[in-house]
Amino acid sequence: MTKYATKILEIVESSHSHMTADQIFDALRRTYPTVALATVYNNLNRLWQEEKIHKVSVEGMPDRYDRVERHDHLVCKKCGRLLDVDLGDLTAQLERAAGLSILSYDLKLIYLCDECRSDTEQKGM
Amino acid sequence: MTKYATKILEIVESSHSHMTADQIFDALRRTYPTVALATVYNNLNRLWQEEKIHKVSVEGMPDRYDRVERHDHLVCKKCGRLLDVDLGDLTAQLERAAGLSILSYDLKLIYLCDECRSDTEQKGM
DNA sequence: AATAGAATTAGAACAATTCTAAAATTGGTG
DNA sequence: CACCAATTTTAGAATTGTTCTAATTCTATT
Repeated sequence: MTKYATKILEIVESSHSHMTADQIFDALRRTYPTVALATVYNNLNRLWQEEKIHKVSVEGMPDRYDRVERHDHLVCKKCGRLLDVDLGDLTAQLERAAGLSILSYDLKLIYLCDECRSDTEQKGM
Repeated sequence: MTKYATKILEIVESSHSHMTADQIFDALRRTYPTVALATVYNNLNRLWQEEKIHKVSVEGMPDRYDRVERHDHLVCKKCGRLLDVDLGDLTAQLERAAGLSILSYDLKLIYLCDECRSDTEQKGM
């Protein structure tokens, strides 16, 4: 673990805000002002392969990074906002229902966040 | 619905293979050899907004398109291969567990496809 | 046939990410 | 410490997937 990898892991784990590579780059530059964006991508990929961080993908948006402890997500259908939610470990149930063994799963609950809901109501939709 | 939109919808619905925009472009060109890629993106976006097709996003891969009837997915952790699986409609359970109301959900079971599993075993992993 | 509105086109532009090759850093070993 | 090899970082170019733009074509209506 190099100093950059260490700090990047720290940033990803301490922020629960699902940052993009670019946001992590900005945050990292506050500590190491000369770091290159490629270093961020290198280390994010390495940490991801080593399963030290998670990647969250929502259609049409840049990948976001997340701590690795199991939990699920709420995704706003309108604005893509991402929030944590934890429904507990459903692996056993899912395996039973699917009739095969899985490594893990990725569960996103699609909803309308408060902000988007009030936008929608305003416009009488 | 224009002729392109109609044909694109037909391609997406008839193939259960989760095609990328590019693959849909190729397929469409077999019927309309002069069609432009932008037309494919325009129509895919339109159909998606009208909720006539689904978009499936896996980290690091181009978006893939899918029929809209509810079903879940198996995603191979190694190669990203996507297969359909249907665990039934879990909306009610998930809402109960999460304590809020949702529009829908996106469930991916992560596994190793047969091919990747035998690769893995060969290398003694 | 004239017109307006929508759809399509080609290609440029853009954003996110990966690649490349060179330079810097790190960790042993003699 | 001095050397070497391996790893990491760097800057910038390249690639990929997608969107944008403005001109053109198509369609439907008068």
